Amino acid sequence: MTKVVPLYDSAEISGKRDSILRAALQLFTERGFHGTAMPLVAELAGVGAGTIYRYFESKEALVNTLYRNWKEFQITTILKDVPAETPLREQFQIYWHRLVEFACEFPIAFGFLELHFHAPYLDAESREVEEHGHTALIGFFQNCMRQQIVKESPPEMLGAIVMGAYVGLMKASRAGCFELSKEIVDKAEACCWEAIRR
Amino acid sequence: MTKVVPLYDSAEISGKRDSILRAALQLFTERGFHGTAMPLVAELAGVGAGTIYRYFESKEALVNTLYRNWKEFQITTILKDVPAETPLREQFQIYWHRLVEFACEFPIAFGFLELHFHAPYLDAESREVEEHGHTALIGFFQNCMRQQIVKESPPEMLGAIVMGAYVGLMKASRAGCFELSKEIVDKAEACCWEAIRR
DNA sequence: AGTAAAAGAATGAATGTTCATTCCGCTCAC
DNA sequence: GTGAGCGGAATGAACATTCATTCTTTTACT
Repeated sequence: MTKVVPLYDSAEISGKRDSILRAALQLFTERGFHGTAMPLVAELAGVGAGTIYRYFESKEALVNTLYRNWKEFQITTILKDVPAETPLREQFQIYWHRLVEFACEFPIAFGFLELHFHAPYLDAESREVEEHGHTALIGFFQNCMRQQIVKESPPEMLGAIVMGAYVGLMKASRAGCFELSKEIVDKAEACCWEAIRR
Repeated sequence: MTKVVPLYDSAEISGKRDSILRAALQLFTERGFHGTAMPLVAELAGVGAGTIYRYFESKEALVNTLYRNWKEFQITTILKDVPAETPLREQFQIYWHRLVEFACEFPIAFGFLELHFHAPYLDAESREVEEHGHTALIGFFQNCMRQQIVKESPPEMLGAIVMGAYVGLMKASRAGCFELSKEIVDKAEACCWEAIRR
């Protein structure tokens, strides 16, 4: 009466679900949600069109799964392992470099998250994840305010400026305007801090 | 043999073309290019579906016309009437306030230009207009560099940071994060200048 | 262990819908 | 009366999704 260990679990080993997610990430980023046909996703994933619907209820469910997965991954990647007692100026540096690293290591995911930010087909759960990231961001700048090391402004404004600059920088470098060398990244970090510091 | 003055020129007086452009601007901004059905544009414009094709060759032609018109208008609005001899610090202030004014006065057009920036269905002529704006931006920061009043960095990087911060700020305020009071706008301008000044 | 039956996964042609675009009859300014 | 301008039903293509079928893996039984 030996326990039967399944030799084949399609969801984990064959990787069809992952293929679909990978293909969808690329196509949604390149062509947008409405601009991407499901059979095209299937083709790029190397599966039948019907197979997608074994793993995802609908096109919307697919884009939401993708959004949640990557947004959650991004947030935890950025925030992990920074002790609360780290000086805030140093925290800013750490977060900045992690943001840049994320965009460089996962450029398509970065583009995807950017393109689908606040899209009307994102569901309540996706918005909640989005909200969570925003709360963390604002919290950080509130801490900075409390220590009086940044300008006296709404933390939302400081966050918008810094994150806007970050996104602008990543997009420009991806468009080929300049090389994202370590020097440039550090310089940009300094710019952003000087933008908000008291 | 009196010159016949047309009493009725549909393109100029009846305003159907303008209605279509207005409706398309709103819908493309809210729902994206592929997410917007032409009959819906017709309905919102208050014209028959076929009428759109009397004024625009195709959906793509419509979105490109819209993009070009607004981008050109934005660029000339921002750049007009600033004498070359104006101190660059002052020019920066002027351009900043005009950018903000544009986004406040034409929020939907601002969202449209943002959403369709670099979209794959923009044609060569639209890209040229885009390029023209970019050139002007980079030129300004090159001037700043020459006068050594900004950090020694690629002008593209400085431009990306400032424009990114601008877009981030406008989006955040539109999302309801804070009120875009004169005080906030001025403060943000100061932040951006301090980000790049030497 | 070997084999036949059952279960589960995958498929892609078929379905019904929605879309961009066309076309034809109607209206009205002249 | 007539022709330019218009509307909106008609058209064919493209889409998201379904489902009958095939193929693969697991189970049951000898």
